[in-house]
Amino acid sequence: MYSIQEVSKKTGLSAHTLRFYEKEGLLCHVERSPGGFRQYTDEDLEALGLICCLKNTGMSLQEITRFVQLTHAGEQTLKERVELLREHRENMIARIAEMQKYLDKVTWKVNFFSEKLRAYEEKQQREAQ
Amino acid sequence: MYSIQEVSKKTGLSAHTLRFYEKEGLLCHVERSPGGFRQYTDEDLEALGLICCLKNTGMSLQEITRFVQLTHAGEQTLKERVELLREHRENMIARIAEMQKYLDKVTWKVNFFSEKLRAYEEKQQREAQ
DNA sequence: TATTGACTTAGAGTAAACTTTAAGGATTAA
DNA sequence: TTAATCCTTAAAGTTTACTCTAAGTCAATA
Repeated sequence: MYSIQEVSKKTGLSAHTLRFYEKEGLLCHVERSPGGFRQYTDEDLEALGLICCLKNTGMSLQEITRFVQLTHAGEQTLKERVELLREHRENMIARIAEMQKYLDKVTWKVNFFSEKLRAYEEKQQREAQ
Repeated sequence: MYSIQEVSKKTGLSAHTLRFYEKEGLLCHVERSPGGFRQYTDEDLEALGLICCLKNTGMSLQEITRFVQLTHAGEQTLKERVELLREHRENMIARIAEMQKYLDKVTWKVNFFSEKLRAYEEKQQREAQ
């Protein structure tokens, strides 16, 4: 059992954000202590892990909420969930490919400017003599 | 020479956004026709290509503006520009690695749910008989 | 017991990057 | 010439995902 602060540290999400996620239906059924404090389980942490994974790869909170709700709706939503994840996976692959393409461009630029810089510094050297 | 609409089509940025970028100092010195219409050159398109590359890999417009301003300031900013690009390149590499890690996780999830779905559908089949 | 830390609701504020609107006038291509 | 495109300024609106505040109460830890 983890307090909201512990979970905040583990996930990197603020306590505010954790409560916000719960209110929005991203994370459901968080247990409470007799006094009403949230007590997160390892399962909750796992769920949060998936939420962060989807979020950090470009899925909107709205879509994540949809996915979570489907999960709670039971087996008959398995097909839709698989489709949803598959599609997201395709997007991720496309995104990685795009990033790779951009990386090549930036690498080229870095080399280009580095060479220019080298030439410039050499010129400075000569002029200083 | 391209009109704002042509550039909009080529870059995928709206005419509004192109004017907005110009106002913000992201793209400077766009030529004008005698009547005052913007006339983009191939160089402008190239500059826009770099802007989109940086933007789509997570650089903020503010940082991009800074880079563009440095470029206009001449050779003595070469070092800073190289540093800026190098750092961005490191971020990109880290981001791609992170995405790859998340992709593994999502792939695992897809397979896991696919298997569950297969089992579920088999069960449905049996029950239908 | 004293001091943190947690709880609630409800709403306001923030940041980025656009996007839209409005109003009126000028230019360009067919 | 006429329809389509472009220009300007200035400001308001949009979206997402938080982030913060307030006010008052309650719980947990040393």
